[in-house]
Amino acid sequence: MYQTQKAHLAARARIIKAMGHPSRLFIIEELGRGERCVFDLTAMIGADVSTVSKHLTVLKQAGIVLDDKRGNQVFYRLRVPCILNFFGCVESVMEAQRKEHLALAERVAR
Amino acid sequence: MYQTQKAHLAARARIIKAMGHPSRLFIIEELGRGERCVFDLTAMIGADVSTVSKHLTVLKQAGIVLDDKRGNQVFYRLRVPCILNFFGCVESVMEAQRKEHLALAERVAR
DNA sequence: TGGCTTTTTGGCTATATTGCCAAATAGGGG
DNA sequence: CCCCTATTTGGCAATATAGCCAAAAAGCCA
Repeated sequence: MYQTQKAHLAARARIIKAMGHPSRLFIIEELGRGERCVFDLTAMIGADVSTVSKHLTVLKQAGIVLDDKRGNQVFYRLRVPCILNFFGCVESVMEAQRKEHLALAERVAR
Repeated sequence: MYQTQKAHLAARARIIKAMGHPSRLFIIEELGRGERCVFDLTAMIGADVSTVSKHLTVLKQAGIVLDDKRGNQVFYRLRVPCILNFFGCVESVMEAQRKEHLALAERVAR
């Protein structure tokens, strides 16, 4: 039941896991607006360049982004733009949580 | 640029991270077919019950599943079924990778 | 109550991830 | 060639995650 799908699920998990970090989510969103070089992303995130570079490597190895070296800069872009739709659902989970907390708060208040 | 969104991105990341594990992906898909108790999920996955229980806790804390105790069993179900659509995009990343590997293989063959 | 089933919790080890610094690599332009 | 900028790599410490076992908790039923 699980064993037969395990390899496939592991492949999926690798991709999803690569998105499960605030900085990497930021990068994905930013690349949704167009390609960016490491230097610019680093400035926006405010972490060490090496850290951002490693985040980009994670996204690249997961197949989420592509890199393109031009001169002494490396530009990254999304490989599959639909990644962005992805977030609608995540938001609805967060929305459901907000509603529940509100409902709970009201119940406590009564 | 990033700092202002950081909390929101971290909240998103928590949810996505919770999905980034093969067993948890399996659970999500299985719950897409209907509610399941811990015991049944454990049988399907083939890990220790305590391990599966912990995976379910992760999903629950992320707001992805809800639990419902009936008798001495606990039934889990998806809180937001759209989670399943989610995977279409992940598949397209995998599809893009497959195509690229094929193209690469052809290039090498020539 | 005692025994059985189901689930969660605590504790432990092994492994993975994150982030920084320092150093290496690579490209461009005097 | 040397210097400057951009990026990656190596290494390290701190923290987080995953999985198992053993034990606790909770419900049912006789």
